[in-house]
Amino acid sequence: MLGLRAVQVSAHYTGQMPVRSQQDRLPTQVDVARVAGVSTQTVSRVVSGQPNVRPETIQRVMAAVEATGYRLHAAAASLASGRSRTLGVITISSAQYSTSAILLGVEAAASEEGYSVSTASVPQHSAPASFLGAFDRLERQGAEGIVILAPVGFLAEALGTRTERTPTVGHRQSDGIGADALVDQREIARLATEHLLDLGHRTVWHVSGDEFWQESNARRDEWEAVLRERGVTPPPVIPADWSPESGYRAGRTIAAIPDVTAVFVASDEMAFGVIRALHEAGRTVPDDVSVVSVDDIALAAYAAPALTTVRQPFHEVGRATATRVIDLIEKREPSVTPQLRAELIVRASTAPPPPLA
Amino acid sequence: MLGLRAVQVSAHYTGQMPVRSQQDRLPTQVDVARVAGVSTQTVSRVVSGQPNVRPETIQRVMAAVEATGYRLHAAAASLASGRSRTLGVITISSAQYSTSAILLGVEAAASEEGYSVSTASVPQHSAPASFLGAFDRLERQGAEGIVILAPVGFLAEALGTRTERTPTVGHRQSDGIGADALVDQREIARLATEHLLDLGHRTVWHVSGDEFWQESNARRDEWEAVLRERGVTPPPVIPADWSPESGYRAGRTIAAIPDVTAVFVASDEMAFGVIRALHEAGRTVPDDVSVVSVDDIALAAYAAPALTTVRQPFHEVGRATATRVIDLIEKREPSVTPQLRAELIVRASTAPPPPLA
DNA sequence: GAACAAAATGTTTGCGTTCACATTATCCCG
DNA sequence: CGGGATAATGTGAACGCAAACATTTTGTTC
Repeated sequence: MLGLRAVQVSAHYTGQMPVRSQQDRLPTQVDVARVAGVSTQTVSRVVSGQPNVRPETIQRVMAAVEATGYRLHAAAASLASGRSRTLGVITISSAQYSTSAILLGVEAAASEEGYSVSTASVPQHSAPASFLGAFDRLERQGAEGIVILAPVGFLAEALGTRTERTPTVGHRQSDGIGADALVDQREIARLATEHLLDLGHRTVWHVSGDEFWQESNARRDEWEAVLRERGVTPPPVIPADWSPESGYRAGRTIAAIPDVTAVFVASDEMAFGVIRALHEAGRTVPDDVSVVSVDDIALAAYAAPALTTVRQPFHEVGRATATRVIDLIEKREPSVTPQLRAELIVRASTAPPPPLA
Repeated sequence: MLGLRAVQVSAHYTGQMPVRSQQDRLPTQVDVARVAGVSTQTVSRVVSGQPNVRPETIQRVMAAVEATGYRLHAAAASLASGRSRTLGVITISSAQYSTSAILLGVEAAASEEGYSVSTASVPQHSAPASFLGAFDRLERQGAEGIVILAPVGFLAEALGTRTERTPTVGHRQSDGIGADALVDQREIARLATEHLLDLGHRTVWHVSGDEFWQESNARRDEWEAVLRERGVTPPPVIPADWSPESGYRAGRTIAAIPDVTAVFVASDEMAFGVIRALHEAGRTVPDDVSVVSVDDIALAAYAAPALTTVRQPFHEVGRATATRVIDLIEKREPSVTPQLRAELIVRASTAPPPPLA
């Protein structure tokens, strides 16, 4: 849906908007101050919600604000105060459900805290230099903190000392800081793998996500660990890159292997591809092969068959991430976020293995 | 995929970064000027790429920039010049493929033109007031132009005179301006409906998108028009709201009607729901019922059956939209965008009607 | 109601940059 | 090689606001 037509939204309308002075200059605090009969400083106090202003004065100033149509000039405020209350977000330029959902969460939390967000996207699989470019752009643009929604492992070094100046939050697995705030990737893999094993499958194959993402490795490692715990030697990983296409290719690979009965696919999007490939090869899901994936995207419940998947609370992840950067910016104690838990949603893509296997 | 752990990216690293002065003040043009032995104005000229500076001077200044680690302070520049080179984007807070894809296009075009983008999202089905809030926030934040990725029809009035001050581009159907730039929604509906009719279906049912979106109405109108052209009375519209869930509900409604053989669903996401409901009711797609939808999202090809759909070039739509706002901002002649065309992608969800119908 | 504290308001200054204009260096032509 | 044009650079001032500090008003206490 959603097909745009570029069109200027109704420019002809002259209702009861504040009458601005002849010249096209926007009203400033000086104008408001004059109208309200106070000093600009008082206006500043009122509009920025500072204490110690008489209620009556507040009213008078607000009225003057209305009358003049005044709006705070963020750039000027930023220059004067040294604070921009802006968050930067770096994303990969590919329309993935997870990224957009997290971004929405970031925005929600940011705006609740009075921050605005600027985004910059870099092409997938860019060199670190691209990220640095985006980082610099956002920093120049005044971002006080930066959220990186991209594989960040290989960036840490390149980012170097920049992160001292501007608090930056990514999504690495290692390092202790804030690790309690977000989703445990290993648990995701454990939930998925154990579900399959508990169903009676002898082993579980794995289609991994893009190798540059820390998540991919974490999930692979844990999948492997769970298998070993149960005394089974992990089969080789089938590498993919998060895209449905790569899932499809992985699915073909799997279809070529006769005795596969269970697959842990690292994302729902890839699972669609895997299942398609399996079907084309005459293997039905879940009768012949069970598939469990990760994310619980909006379409997961409407796949055929409906996907059994490990749900990640993306919106909350976004919120928590934003909150964390803001904590860092304002040097306050990290707010304790309740541990965000992944949750196994059992639907129709998993079942006990076929009897003959 | 993508599960974040909030973690400060490597803060310990003291490589060959420029040594900053004792105090933690960021270097300014004054610092650069001192090092380069020129005036701050010259520094300004160099960093903003103005002409009439000797090549040798440029080099000297650039070297000083490197040495000091100077970065342009966008807020200060914005204050002094009255230009922010920032675009604002208002989106609906729901992770739809189309919106994210368009957003990516907006970002790409914006950054090519040297603009940065700030986003603000409002809850779905918000009152106009929410949009105004977002609009004001972005304007205050310095946005010189605004892109609205949301149903804008009912906003035009509320927006009122604001759009004079800040060029705003939405996606209305009506109004002539820029209408040639983007995707013709009626053509989408025509492509879809005629495809079904040409396959031999006697009539085509329609599951519409959210009623607040202009696209929904445009597609409905054209679907109706095409049917009438062919001399068939349009059946009642099955209303939905873009979500897979609403598609599912619509699908159940349809399944309850015996003689339906063809459905034009206003988005791929809804089509997933429709098909699922149909299957549950024992109707197979495309043998019993053909389904054609709109968008060609990444997963469309991996649905079961693969979706026949009308593809919209979202990325290009985003680019064109951004370019249009920038044209407006810079008061230059609208760049001629090649008409963006929707394209029917025939896959497996459509077929001739069953013989007995 | 004097004396003091606290609240409310005002004044000055500077944030980092660009603009408009003034000045100086350089080039070109006769 | 002088002189007029143009290129290259420099010099205030101003952008709109908030920080720091100064001042006035209000409230409170005995």
